[in-house]
Amino acid sequence: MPRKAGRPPEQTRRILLDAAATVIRNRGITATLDDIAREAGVSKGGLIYHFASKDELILALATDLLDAFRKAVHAALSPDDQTAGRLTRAYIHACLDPTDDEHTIRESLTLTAHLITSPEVAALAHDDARRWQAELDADGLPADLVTLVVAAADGASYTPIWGGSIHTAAHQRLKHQLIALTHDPTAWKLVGQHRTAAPADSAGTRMPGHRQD
Amino acid sequence: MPRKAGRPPEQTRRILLDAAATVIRNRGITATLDDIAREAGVSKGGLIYHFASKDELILALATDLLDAFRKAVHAALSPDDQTAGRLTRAYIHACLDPTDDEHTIRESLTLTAHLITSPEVAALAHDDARRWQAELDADGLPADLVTLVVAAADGASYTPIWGGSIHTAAHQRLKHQLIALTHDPTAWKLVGQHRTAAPADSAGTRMPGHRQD
DNA sequence: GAAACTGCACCGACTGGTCGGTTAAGTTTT
DNA sequence: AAAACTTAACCGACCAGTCGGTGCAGTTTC
Repeated sequence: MPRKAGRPPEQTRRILLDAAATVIRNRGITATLDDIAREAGVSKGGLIYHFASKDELILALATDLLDAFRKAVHAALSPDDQTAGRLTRAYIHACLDPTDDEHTIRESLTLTAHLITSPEVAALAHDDARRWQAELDADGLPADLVTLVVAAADGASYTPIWGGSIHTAAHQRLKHQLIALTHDPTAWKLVGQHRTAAPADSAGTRMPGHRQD
Repeated sequence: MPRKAGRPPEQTRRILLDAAATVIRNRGITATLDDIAREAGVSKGGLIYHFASKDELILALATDLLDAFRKAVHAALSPDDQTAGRLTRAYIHACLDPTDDEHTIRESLTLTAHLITSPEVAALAHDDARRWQAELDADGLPADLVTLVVAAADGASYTPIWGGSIHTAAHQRLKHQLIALTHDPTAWKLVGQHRTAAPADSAGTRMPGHRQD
């Protein structure tokens, strides 16, 4: 039964995590505990009270990031879409939907990049990736299609690192095209698979009930 | 009229850059100049003689990395392929071909990720990305196709970060499928584009003369 | 040809400052 | 009162960059 002094500890931890994210995305992983504490409006001692070490803070931050993305995907799940590939579509949206905070993607990417240094964090990321793999595999789409679509969504979401933006018309078109692919896998003629040829105009067959696109 | 004593400086710089890449991919961007110098078999003073500061070393390293990738792509250019999309295909190969050193991709990615911290390096990366954009745009393929294919190649090449591997059968299949797409853009029914429908069996129309796939 | 000289490449001890983490002394809430 | 929380001062380790110096290759002068 935790007592409270001033602010509830959960809230302080949240503030500290957000501050850490902000500072690290600006100053890199070499950002000081002092910097982070200052950004959070807390003393370094206070920070250490909540996160015993910098490593622990980083680990918590990584967990938080992975969690946030998972939540974003689930928030993007369209309730009235029950067809195969609905999770994949949500994944695409989470990767490529323009957010209100236009820096969010770039920030979390820079962060993620730095986080990989630590073995524990890397292990965390690997576990998370395996979980996505399993979940997306069970989404009812051809495996090779999922590989392509997810790779494209991932790759596109990284573009802010290279100075690009997700808000581009080109990227939004890419998003719609990827989603269209998940709705009609036959639009993509899989190489090296033995299938009867699909009618040429099947691309026009869009599924109803999915998000605004 | 430069005199020579000891080793030619170019060679030492090369050794130092390689050592820096090795150490940084293992210990992260926080790797010590001492660490790097030791790895190179050179004293710290010697290192500083060639690279005035750590930042300068990192910048040189980034330039080197970008250069190496560009060279890899040009090395992957098939000489007897003059059809549209040949640069894009080379790009795909550079991203997804298994190399002899199976760690190379993961290493350079970790490195790249760290490098983004520095503004100068970021500017370098952005310029490089713009250059790729321009070159790939002039490759004779539909713009949206290039966006998709390059995003997928990029995204797939990042998988080692998430604990995956490029050597997977799935990824090699993806590679072949991406290349097939560049050979026959009509295999991919572009969404939101007004085109006359292509014959359904056009997927079978493969161009001759391209690499073993 | 050999002594004197020049300058490049490199060395490693040292330093000034930085940063992760500790501690003792509070303050606030229950 | 006592747990929960916060703080400022402090410590010790570490590290980027400095600096005086060494050795060697080639040049000049005699």
